[in-house]
Amino acid sequence: MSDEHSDLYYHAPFHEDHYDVINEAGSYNHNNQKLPYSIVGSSNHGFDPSSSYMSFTECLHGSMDYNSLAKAFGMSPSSSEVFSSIEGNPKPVEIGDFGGGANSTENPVTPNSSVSFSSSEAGGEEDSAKPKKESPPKGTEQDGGECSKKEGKTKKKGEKKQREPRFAFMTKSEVDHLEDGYRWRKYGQKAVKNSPYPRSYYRCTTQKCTVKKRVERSFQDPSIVITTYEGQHNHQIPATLRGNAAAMFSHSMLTPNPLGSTRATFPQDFLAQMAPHIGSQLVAGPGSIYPQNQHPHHQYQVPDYGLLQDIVPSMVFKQEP
DNA sequence: CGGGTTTGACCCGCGC
DNA sequence: GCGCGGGTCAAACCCG
Repeated sequence: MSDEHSDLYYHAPFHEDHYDVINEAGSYNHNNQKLPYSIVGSSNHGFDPSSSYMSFTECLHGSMDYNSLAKAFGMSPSSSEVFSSIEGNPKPVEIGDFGGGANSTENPVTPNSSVSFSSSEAGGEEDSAKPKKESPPKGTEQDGGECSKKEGKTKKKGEKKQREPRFAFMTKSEVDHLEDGYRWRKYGQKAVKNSPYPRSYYRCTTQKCTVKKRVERSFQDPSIVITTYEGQHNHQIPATLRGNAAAMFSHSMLTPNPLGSTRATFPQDFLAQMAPHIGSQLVAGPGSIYPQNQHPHHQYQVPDYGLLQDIVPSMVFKQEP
């Protein structure tokens, strides 16, 4: 299974302050039960769904080449409204800005919003462009870090904390905190500017695992929840959640990366790892009784390639024999 | 009682 | 320098 998608690499020198954002429709938990939420999204760039939508499954199975992929993504060279605005923004959109101000023009993240991918790769070091800050010295995080915060001001100056890769996706959900198979501990909540909905901060409870995630609701479309994962789990899903496809998939995603730990992964891969229940859906075979684009709750919609290009202009899709 | 949540304080980078 | 906003900490609190 780990090879299920190995034939398709998504190699992209991510732009530092970007995240991977995936919109989809339909989400099921490990038991194939419909969850109270679904990843939503469809392109608003005008391509015909009936002919252009392609399931991630297909992509992952590598049964397509670059062109088909481009087609699937609804290749639109200049369709960059969403993200271009983000990039141009003096204040690069924080994930939290999705569905909001940035795109301004009322382009609420409704089922008609375009799927967007964006990500930030750690290697690049911190985003210099964005006003993000990485918790510096607070130490705690990395194992080893211990300095207790307050006095811990002793941060190593030059040492900039490396930014973990981030990945965000929007889901239509009634609940803010989606069940993704991992155990999270909430460590903070903050009000989001220009939004009546707060942003919650969670940390993986597994020791040594520094994965974090932020959850917030789009203020333009309250039914949309934006989840941002940061970092990658260095462990498997908690035992209680094992024994299911999601766990298996997750495991496969955790196998050593032959290309190095810094290899950019296909957003779906990341998603699969970050949110197994979703990821498993992305790689599940086309066994649904419903056509890919007709399943009432299981509709995959591919991101607009044009947006992708804006985000990761040099991304490369590599297919192996 | 252990583990998770709440919440105000604190820290820090950035823009003005 | 100051205020703003995002991110984190940790004491207090809650709950099974």
